Amino acid sequence: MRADAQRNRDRIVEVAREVFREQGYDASLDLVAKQAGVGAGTLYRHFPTRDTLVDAIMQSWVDRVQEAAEKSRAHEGEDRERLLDWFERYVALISLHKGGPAKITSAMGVEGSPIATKCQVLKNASAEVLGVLEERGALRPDVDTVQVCRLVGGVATIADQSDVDPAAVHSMLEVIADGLLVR
Amino acid sequence: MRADAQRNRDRIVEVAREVFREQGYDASLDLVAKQAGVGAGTLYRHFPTRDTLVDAIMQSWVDRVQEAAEKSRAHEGEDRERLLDWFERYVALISLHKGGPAKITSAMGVEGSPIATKCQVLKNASAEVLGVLEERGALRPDVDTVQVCRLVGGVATIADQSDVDPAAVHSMLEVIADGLLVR
DNA sequence: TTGCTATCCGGAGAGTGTCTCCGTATCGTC
DNA sequence: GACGATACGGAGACACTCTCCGGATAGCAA
Repeated sequence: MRADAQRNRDRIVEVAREVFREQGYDASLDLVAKQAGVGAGTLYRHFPTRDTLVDAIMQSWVDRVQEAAEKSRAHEGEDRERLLDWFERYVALISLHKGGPAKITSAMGVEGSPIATKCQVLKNASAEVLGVLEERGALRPDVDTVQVCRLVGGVATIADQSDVDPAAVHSMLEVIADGLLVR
Repeated sequence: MRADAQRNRDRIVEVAREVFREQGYDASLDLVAKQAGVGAGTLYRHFPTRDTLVDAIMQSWVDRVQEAAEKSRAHEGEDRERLLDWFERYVALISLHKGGPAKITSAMGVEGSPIATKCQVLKNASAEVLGVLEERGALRPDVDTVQVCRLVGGVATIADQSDVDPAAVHSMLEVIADGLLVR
């Protein structure tokens, strides 16, 4: 890639991250192009669809996911608290941008999605945390990772779309945790 | 209201119901107007926003909700099956139109929403079903109706946005049910 | 440094959707 | 039949997406 092309690409991603954080994933792409000081054509050449741009933005986010899973695995305390800790982190991670929960959770388990790699990162992280609980025999036998991601993602989606009280979110996550753990 | 106005209004609702069923709630309103044989102005005069039109469409749907709740209350069997029966009906009811689950669940508990009346109908129906279980002491003490609607609505939203297997949906509803029932 | 070409840029503009405005038509009443 | 009140409709302003192509430029070779 030519140096100027790389420069423009980086600049677009940087601006888009800011604009999307402020206005959500539905923000005008022409606005992103304008703020980045490039023409619309340049933006669309680098990122043919909105999703490919979103994917590029999320690159740095992957590291955070790994880190969060690591912390949850190392979490001291009861199984229930450990699981809830991960759920909270999971919701926070996918809720960084408005519209994120819906976008990510919808793509979960759908192959060929432009953000499939990001979903995979989340699934793997979740599987790690769930794996620890499973080893300890704390989890019900038929628990599927994707399903858990969808359940928690569903809560995050609703919370994202209407402003739900954090305490209410926690309480919903508790219901899911209790439904997953052996009694 | 003048007779011709009433005629046009009815016609718009009728056409919109069909178009929305086929194309989802994002369908072009100008298309609806055209298919209804009226100008865009006429449509927007009767329904200033998309939501007010959606609200009008859902009028007949209210009856179905009442009926479904009645059936679930009369459901023979264990508490868990009774609850799951309602969850399944609930998901089906809000998933009649593409985009419905997100729209309805987002508005749940948000006052002033254009579809608040529809949410209330759903909440009341859910409260009735949950009330029966509560009387029997089958429910955990701190269960909130809106929260349950959000949890189940979250599952429906995800299922609606990516094509999730009905069996997987059922399984997620089981997790929620188990999280809500006393153990 | 100069010249050449593959590569990239920018923005005009077509296509589509939302929503408003206002001249015109129709209804319902007297 | 006449006359307000009410409703209609579609042109058009505005916003967003995405494409196309003439022009600019980077990077390389001599």
